[in-house]
Amino acid sequence: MQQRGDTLRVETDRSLAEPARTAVADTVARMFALDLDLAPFYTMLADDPRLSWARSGAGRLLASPSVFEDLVKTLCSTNCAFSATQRMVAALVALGGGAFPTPKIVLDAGLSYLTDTVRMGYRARSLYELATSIHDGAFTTDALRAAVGAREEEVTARIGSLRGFGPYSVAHAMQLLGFHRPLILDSWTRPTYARILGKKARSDAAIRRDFKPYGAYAGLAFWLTLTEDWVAKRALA
DNA sequence: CGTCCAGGTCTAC
DNA sequence: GGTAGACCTGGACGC
Repeated sequence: MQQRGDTLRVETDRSLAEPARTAVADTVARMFALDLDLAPFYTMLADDPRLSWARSGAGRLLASPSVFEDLVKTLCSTNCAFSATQRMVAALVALGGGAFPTPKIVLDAGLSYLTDTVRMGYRARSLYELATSIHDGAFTTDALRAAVGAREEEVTARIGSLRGFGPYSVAHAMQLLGFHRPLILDSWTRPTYARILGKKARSDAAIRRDFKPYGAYAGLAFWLTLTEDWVAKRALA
């Protein structure tokens, strides 16, 4: 994939016929949240001293090809160093033969594969239960997207009911599903935000208060505040 | 070598 | 409703 001006080009290693062609285009569009209209958010930022820079097009969080993949990656980011997250995800991709495994592939591999080979520790049970729920139809993933009209309250409850998904994981997953209100509060975002403010620490309640004015975009505003320097570096590159 | 803990969550009080 | 303790793993760190 590469950007050329205001278009995104997708190249595949072999030519695709319909309906695969459309499927790839749809998937990529979802990954980049191309259907997301951020105009209301940008309007909100017009005179914002800290975030007006974002109006030039920031705020589209890169998602995975599937909701399942986003949920699993989120699960793999809990209570461990980022290097461990990368290692677990790489091991899952190996299971998938170079692509992220489907729920069925995970189930066929079995719980012991997840603990002994992927070395996911106690997270293995959460992944196994998620794969089971999706595979048997108890949990439908695509209906969770904001873009298809899902309701925020309901999606929050659905994801929160999954084993291994607490406040952090739910907020993280919600952002990727197109719900930008919840704040991702974890051991990286908390101290990073405090540092930006020039403080030693700031309570979760205070952080929520700080971003309350952004309403439905509070979580996105929080994330952009934390990652402004990432964007600046890329723009210079 | 042992301890601590990282982009948390669950359970049992 | 709020809060210790346990939980897999593997780097980082102190000794």
